[in-house]
Amino acid sequence: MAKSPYQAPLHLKISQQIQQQIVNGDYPPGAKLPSERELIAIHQASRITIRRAIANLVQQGLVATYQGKGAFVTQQKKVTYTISNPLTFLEQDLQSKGVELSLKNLAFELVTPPEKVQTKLNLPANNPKAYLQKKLLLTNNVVGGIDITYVLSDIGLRLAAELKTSMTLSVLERHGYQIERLAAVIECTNANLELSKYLDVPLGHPLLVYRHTAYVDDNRAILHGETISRGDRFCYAVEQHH
Amino acid sequence: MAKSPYQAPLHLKISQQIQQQIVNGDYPPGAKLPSERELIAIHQASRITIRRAIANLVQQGLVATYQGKGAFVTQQKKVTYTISNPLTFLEQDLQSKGVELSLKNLAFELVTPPEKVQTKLNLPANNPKAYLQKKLLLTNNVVGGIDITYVLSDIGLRLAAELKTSMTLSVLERHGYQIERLAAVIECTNANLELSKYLDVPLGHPLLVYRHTAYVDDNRAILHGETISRGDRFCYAVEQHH
DNA sequence: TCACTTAGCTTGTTATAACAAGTTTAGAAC
DNA sequence: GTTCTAAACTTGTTATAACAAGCTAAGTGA
Repeated sequence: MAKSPYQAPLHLKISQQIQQQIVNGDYPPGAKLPSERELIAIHQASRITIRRAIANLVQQGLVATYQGKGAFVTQQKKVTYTISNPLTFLEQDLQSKGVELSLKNLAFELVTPPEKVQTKLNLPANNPKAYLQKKLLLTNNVVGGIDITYVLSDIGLRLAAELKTSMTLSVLERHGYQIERLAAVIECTNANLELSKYLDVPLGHPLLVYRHTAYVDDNRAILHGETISRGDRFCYAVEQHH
Repeated sequence: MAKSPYQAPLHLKISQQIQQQIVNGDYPPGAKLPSERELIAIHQASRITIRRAIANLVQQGLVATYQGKGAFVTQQKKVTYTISNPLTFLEQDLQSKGVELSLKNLAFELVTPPEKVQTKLNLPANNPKAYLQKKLLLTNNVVGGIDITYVLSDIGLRLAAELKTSMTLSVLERHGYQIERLAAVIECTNANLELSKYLDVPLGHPLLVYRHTAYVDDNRAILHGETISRGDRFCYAVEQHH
């Protein structure tokens, strides 16, 4: 018996058709897509199928939906954070690009960090405490990321006030902590519930994680943290030489 | 009138409950979750709600589903690509970590590249041709990424055979093209239909993009390409110094 | 024993239906 | 005109239902 040919699911066909219209410019960035009701009429499909088609586009980052308002084509414009040698700080880097960076302190407290962080910071086993700070990063007054950093407790205590309003590394440098080396890993995750609330993105939204450890002169780690930013709004630039 | 308290949707409650069980180790990495039918019985919810709950977990990368088989807890283990100065190549870097890298050529043809690539490669306006190559990257015989590169046509023509079996930059170096500078941007996207098929991931899966341009001695660009890898399997390491 | 078929599991797709919860707008009341 | 209200839109949640498609294992027949 002849095998029936592969049939792409209807929701996929529809989402591809809409995607083509977006690419063609029928729906330019910022434009509103037809409402579900209209799409049902246009494509002669049930609501569940239309919703799935739109969900496909949302997952690809092409469209964002707002309850009560509609579905809108997203505009892609990413802020680049240049990872340079020698090291420059996020603030200066963004300022030179005309991006205004501001911070909002969410939490600042003395905690017992997770084991991995204890190891990286080489904390004493009998009293492994460090300051945990969470702050929102706003670029041009829009939430773009969150910074979660553990700092050695004596430093955190001394610089508490300033840490709440400035980027951590800059504050340390200003107070004489010469950062010799910054080891980092860039990876990609998906927003969990907590992050999706902070960053105002749907669950599962792609995020860029810049997980870094800062070392001073004698190879001593003084902080370890993660800068988690919206994958649709940020990227990192690097240069390699021979 | 008192506003009724916020009620999280049922699908969210259920997915969080399952997530907690995963974190607790009730379902270790690789384990199979209860089937939809069982989850319906457990949580007393309709199938559409259970499916949405599982979809939440899939979007967060915690779970993967397979038709006819079930839903399984994913295991996270990422291969790190170290971005180093001076430049080393992917092959050597991975080899030193005990990861076996192999390639599968998908396409190799002379094309007219998109305008952005034309500009980067400084192609002549009257005949803007370049070789487009697509190859799958397999780490330990598992598909991990895809490399899409445009090379200047004379180079592509001359090194065609070798380009199909080795990483592009290594081949160029072996044939005397000294890469002076490699400018790259790391960003995060979501799998579109084409990529989801190649990389065997669901639509919208997070991907890491390493978009790079290679320059030789006199600041002449000789290739521009993207290495797109599965965000759940790869990350990039960078170091910054003072 | 071995190969094949089939029944019964799994997830995937799609329809219909109803209500909840935000947003906008038109209209009524002042 | 201004303000409030309600209707009419929008997307979000959830239930029930049926069939498609992929996988597994039990069982049948040789």
